[in-house]
Amino acid sequence: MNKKLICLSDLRMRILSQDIAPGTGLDELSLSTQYEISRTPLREILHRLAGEGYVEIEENRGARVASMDLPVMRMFFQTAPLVYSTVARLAAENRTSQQVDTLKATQVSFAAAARAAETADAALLNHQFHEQIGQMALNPYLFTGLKRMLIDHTRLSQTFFRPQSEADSARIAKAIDQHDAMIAAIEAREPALAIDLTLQHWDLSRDQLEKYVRPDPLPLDVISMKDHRNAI
Amino acid sequence: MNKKLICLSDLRMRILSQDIAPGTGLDELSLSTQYEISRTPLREILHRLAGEGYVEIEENRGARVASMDLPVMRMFFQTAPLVYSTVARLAAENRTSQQVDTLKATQVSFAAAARAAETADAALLNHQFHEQIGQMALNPYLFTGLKRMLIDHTRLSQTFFRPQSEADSARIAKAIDQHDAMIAAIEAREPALAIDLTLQHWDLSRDQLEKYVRPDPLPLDVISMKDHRNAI
DNA sequence: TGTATTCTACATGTATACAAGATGTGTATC
DNA sequence: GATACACATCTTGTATACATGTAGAATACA
Repeated sequence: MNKKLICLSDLRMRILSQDIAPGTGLDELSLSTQYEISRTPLREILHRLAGEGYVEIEENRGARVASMDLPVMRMFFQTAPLVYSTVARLAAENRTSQQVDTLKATQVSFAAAARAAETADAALLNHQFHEQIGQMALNPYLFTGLKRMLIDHTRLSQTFFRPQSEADSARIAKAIDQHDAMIAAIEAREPALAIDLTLQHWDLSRDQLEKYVRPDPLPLDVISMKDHRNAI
Repeated sequence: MNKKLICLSDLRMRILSQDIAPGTGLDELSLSTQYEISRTPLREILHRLAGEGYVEIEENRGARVASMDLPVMRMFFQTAPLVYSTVARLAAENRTSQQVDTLKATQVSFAAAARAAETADAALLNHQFHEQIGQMALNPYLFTGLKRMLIDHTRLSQTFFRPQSEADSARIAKAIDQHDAMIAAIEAREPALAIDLTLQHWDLSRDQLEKYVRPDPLPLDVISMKDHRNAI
């Protein structure tokens, strides 16, 4: 694999995993030295990432990682069920058996990473899973929207695959099962079922996402926290 | 305006108006000399157009104008009502008064061009009209899909604005009226009405589009045609 | 001390020379 | 005569030098 493609996919990955935070400026010179390519191909990569919605480019002022502001987040939660379920429906209608095999392989990797609490890998493989369903839909108009949606979804879902309680682990196990059910529905060419399962899957992650956007407030009673943590 | 932006918007226009046909290869050298810029910025333009869905780039094999193959056309007709109406609904909910003013201005230009049968201008201004509604929706996920949809829609609709009969002229007049009604619904913040009008607007153009995709068969009776045309 | 203006340094934008890959043609061999 | 391989040519990809524009710092003036 050549350096240019490595750079492209690595930047995608770092943005999705929030290793590079939304709004971060991307310096052409340092990135080009970092990936050992010259500025010309790097700039083309940045333009491509801009086209895909990963970064935003401003004339004479460089590239920034796409921000996630409040109005957009509102639209994200409002639009996700529609896009996801419509894509799932089309995937069930149009999938090829080869695509189903690919999806199953991704699911195996995803389940392993998710169960092992390999947070970044799990989130990325989850991303890949849903993107592959998007490819099955064979609908370029919805697919581009879906891909943009998945960028934000994956960035928001970093906490989802980092279990910190029994309940979290249970949610992850449930998500894995839902993926399996979705594969079955798509393979069986059952659009209605695929839609239904997708909406359930969305409901599961939505609560967790909203928690990330609006986390629990810090405890007002600082003394009690001190008691618990430092055991004075 | 600098040469780079001229090149970018001119290529967009030429692709939309089918001045450059789908599938046409785009030679970097000839384009760069044509627009009096060097290959470096031209390549960035091509990458950008690829991101927007106007062209497709293949590694080491250059850029081609995005093709319009049959499976995609199927999806176009299947998806258009959903995307257009959802966007219209969100536009009615989220529009600012400034955006309404811009839309009205575009509509004035569009109506003039359409009535004067300035085909290319009318199609392009129609494109702009619907893209502006997309901007009002404030939904990046649907907006990218809409923009891709409009690329194909505008390319298909070249015949729509080239009236060849009284019926054609009547359709154009009706389309202009529908635009006005849509503006009113959006301005009045009436999402349900905006959806309804948008679906009517779609129905109007759909028949014409299908005619372009599947034109009337050539007359089997060559003799009769000869009689009528050459008046022997 | 605060503000405005200019200058400097750095980042982005462009052109050109060079490298590498792809395609088509010609020749040689079976 | 056909097929395969090699070579030539053309197109795309990359590196680098140079130009242009932006932002920040320093200085001068109020």
